[in-house]
Amino acid sequence: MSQTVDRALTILASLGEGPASLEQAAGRIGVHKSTALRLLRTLEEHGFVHRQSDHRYRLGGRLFSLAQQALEGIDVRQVSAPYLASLNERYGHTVHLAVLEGAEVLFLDKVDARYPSGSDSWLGPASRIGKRAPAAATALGKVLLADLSEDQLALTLEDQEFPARTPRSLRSADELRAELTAVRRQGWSLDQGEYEEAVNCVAAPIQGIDGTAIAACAISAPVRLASVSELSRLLPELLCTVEAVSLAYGGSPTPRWCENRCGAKHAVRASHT
Amino acid sequence: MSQTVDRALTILASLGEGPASLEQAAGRIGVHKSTALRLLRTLEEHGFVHRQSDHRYRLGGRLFSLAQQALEGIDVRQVSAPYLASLNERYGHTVHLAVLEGAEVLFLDKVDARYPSGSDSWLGPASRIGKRAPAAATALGKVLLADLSEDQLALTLEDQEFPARTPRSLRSADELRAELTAVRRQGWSLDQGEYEEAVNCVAAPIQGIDGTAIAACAISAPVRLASVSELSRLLPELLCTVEAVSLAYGGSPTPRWCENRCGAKHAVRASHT
DNA sequence: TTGGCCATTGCAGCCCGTGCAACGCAGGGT
DNA sequence: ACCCTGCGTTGCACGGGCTGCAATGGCCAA
Repeated sequence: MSQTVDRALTILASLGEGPASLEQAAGRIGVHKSTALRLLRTLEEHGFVHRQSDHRYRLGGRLFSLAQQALEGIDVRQVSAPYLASLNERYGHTVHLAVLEGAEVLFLDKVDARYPSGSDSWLGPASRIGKRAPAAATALGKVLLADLSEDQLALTLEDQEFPARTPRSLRSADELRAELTAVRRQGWSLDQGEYEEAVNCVAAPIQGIDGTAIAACAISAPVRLASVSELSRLLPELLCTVEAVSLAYGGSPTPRWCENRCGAKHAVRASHT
Repeated sequence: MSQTVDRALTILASLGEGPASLEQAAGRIGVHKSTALRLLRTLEEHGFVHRQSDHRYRLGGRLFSLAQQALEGIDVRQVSAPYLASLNERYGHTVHLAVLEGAEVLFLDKVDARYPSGSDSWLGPASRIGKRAPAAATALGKVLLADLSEDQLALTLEDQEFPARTPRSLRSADELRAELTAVRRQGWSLDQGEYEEAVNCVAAPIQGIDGTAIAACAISAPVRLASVSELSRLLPELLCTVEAVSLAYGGSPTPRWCENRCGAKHAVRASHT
């Protein structure tokens, strides 16, 4: 929309791939050196890029502080942190917290698996805090999409691709809609190697004051360590956790009374719409 | 330098303080609504801001991923991580890794104290990853400033204030220079409640291939738990650590190097000095 | 239905961003 | 010592695109 800002942001993104000299930076986005210079200077004034002693530009500290500030501002993250840690503590699997952003999920928090991280148990690079992933391909995404109205969903899925990341990936909006219907009914979602072939996930929504899903929580594990049915066995715990977070977030600051009721909690949940 | 980009970045920074409607955002930076709209749209296209369902803007996921990407790209962070963890393991105090950026230190990594975090042992909010702090007021900063040439130092300190954060803060460039002389002689620096009144630190430089300080490592502890002399007792350990990191960092750039020489040729690790 | 509020759009004016070309400077080759 | 190449930086004239006003549209509440 705004050419100048567009270029500045492009140059900023390009620096994410590594430091660059003025000429390189200009080349990467296809503008004249002097143009790139002025953009970089402006970015530098604001601390978004930093000029190192060899005159090359790299991303600056302002980026870190802004990102950090933003993360701190997301209170669902604060609230849920201890619950995620507790889930991780009990079963050792990786736990994720994510929100929906357009047609992608954005990972807000992560507690790494507690088993020794051999190459087989590594969940891939796709789950670092701040990373994003196509919503339709993940348990987290599906549970968040399931909460959208039909209108919102249509808008969100507009122009979306359904690439075959793995053989089990959903390949069309229709497949996704069918899946979402099931997710709505049961209140949680499953990912059987649809995103990373060797990784299974279960996810459930965290609900805000008005009952809409504001975030989602997932347990992920390599198929080698937990089959889908084994993972499903953790469902009651997961549902308890998201319920506790939802309550804690929704107003009542009551900390983990979850454990009292967890035993009684089963997979049956009222469909929320 | 560039008005449009300047405004866009200002608006971005202002969103760091919390979500805002179009009108609020425009008001914060003093431009017309339509102008703010176009800037925000451009930022949104790039994912730096995100529009939530109530039409308000908040910082977007791109910010997180860029920041994360940049953090991963800083290899001194990777290299030193295990050493920092080990230091923390042995004495329980908070350990920091930081670099110099202008007249500020930028915290790259942090291992939190292992003692129960009562209000007395909390180091304050000033040390999160990505946060910055005035270099002259911290042990980390002093040890990094001490490595600059007189010219660089003069340039860096230009227009710098020396606010009295605490009664022991350095109040002028002259005081700082005197301190730096001592730091240079001894090879490490001390912060006796100059930044946070109740916190002491010791810091030492991590040196790159050419012997210049590329980062610094510090041990911090509340005065209640460790007096300056107690902290000084950890100096040998700290110096050992930074030496080990320096060697690990400077000696062999990447461990993969020997396994795959052809590929490594392309991995640009030019000595730009 | 009306009115108010806010996001959004169209548009004319002119500011300011753009790219060219020239300059300064450092490094390396002869 | 010289030149020469490569890169960052500066000055400048042109016109593209940014700006702010005003009008429109959509939503909510009274």
